[in-house]
Amino acid sequence: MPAKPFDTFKRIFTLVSAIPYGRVSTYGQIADMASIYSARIVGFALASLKESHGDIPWHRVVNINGEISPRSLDQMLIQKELLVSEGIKFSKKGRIDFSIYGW
DNA sequence: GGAGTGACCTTGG
DNA sequence: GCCAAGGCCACTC
Repeated sequence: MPAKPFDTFKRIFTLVSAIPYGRVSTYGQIADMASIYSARIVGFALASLKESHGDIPWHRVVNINGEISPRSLDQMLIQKELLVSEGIKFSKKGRIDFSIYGW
């Protein structure tokens, strides 16, 4: 695939931006669609995401368990708040049902 | 150019 | 079903 490392982030951002409203995706799924070799890169890309990229719904990306990655407590709460505001319901254990909300 | 780091995934107990 | 450990690759310093 392209030798430009920057395209990796760009592809990730493009895919994340393509997630429909009220749907969620996983790091692994994003990584697979973006032809990334490791899901960690997706997490790293989102970690590098800045507030200036307000158009990117980073909160719609969760781990394979359907749960929010506890990068920081504040971000986790914000992410959950945003997902709930989009109509996404969490299970009793704080997980998202991918059979319903999966991309 | 090498070492450290990270918002993960998979496997085994 | 849950918890712990290893391995993966790209980015930053």
